[in-house]
Amino acid sequence: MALFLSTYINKVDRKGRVSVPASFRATLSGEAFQGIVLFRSNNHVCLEGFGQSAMEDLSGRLDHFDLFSAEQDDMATAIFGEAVQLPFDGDGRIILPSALISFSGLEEQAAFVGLGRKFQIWNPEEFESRRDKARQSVQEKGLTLPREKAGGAES
Amino acid sequence: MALFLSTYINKVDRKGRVSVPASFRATLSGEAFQGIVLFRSNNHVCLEGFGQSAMEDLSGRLDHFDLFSAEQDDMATAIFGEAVQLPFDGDGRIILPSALISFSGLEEQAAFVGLGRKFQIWNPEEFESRRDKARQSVQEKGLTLPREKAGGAES
DNA sequence: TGGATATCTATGGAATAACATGGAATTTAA
DNA sequence: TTAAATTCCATGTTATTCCATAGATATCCA
Repeated sequence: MALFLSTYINKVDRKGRVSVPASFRATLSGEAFQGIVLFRSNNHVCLEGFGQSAMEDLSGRLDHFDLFSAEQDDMATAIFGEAVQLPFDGDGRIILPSALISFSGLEEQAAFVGLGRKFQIWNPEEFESRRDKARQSVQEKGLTLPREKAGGAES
Repeated sequence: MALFLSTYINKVDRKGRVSVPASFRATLSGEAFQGIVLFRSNNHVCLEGFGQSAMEDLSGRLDHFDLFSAEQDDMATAIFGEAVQLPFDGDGRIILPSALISFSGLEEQAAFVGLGRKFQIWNPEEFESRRDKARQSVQEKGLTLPREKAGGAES
């Protein structure tokens, strides 16, 4: 199981503790670092979550920018400068830093939204409207997935 | 056997359990993950089902988008955020989440409709009218199958 | 061909395990 | 010593596994 799928809503206690959905933990079970990496989304009022190794991929993508370019610098600052590494406790929970809680408008509950290679954490109510917009956008724009590769005889 | 074929009607018990038709399970027997992936159809009041590897195809295609682009985000939210991974129990059953049951109007029974690479799950009665319409449409429009590959991209 | 037997499937219920969650206890740092 | 953070434990709920049965299908042998 290598992908983050589906949406789970878990409770945030007053210490900021929250269980990471078991299936997400299963997705990360092969990782060296047992925990997640979180940072603030640049596009939404939510948090972006990755496994440790996915962060290394991200770093690899950034390398395609000129190392001293303004863009590279901005991206690196926005992503790595903000990122927080949160280990699982013995019961599969993490502790959300209060700065991230307030940024993303979390209160009693947190919605973990699987997006394949990454996931997001939302205030459940705000996520509902976000989800509706996403559905709408996909339909209206007629977004479809590009065909596999180019060379490709598709299966 | 690599395709989902034919239609089977099975019972949904009050826990939401339902047997996946044996022939569908046979189609999936080669998959690493023994189970199915389900999400809501965009076009009908039914559920769309795939094997795990089909989801990985999807994920691979999404990788062609910029990781933080609006399009990638919309599609990932609409597809992966909605998807549910359901493992077979020892007897080849899955448990349908109540949200999907109500979305697709399932009650006592579920119709598993094979559509080749994917399948759908319908309320049997609604499927009948759907099937009638599909037949009618094929007849009226004289729809035919395009040849394999041919320059012609289909929809 | 017919009948009997065995196998596979779907289904229901019950036992078991896993998960999320709250609070307390222990450790670490200031 | 106080505050904060981490670990540990207890609990209710949910999900998963196990077992039993009945019907259907396929197989085998006479």
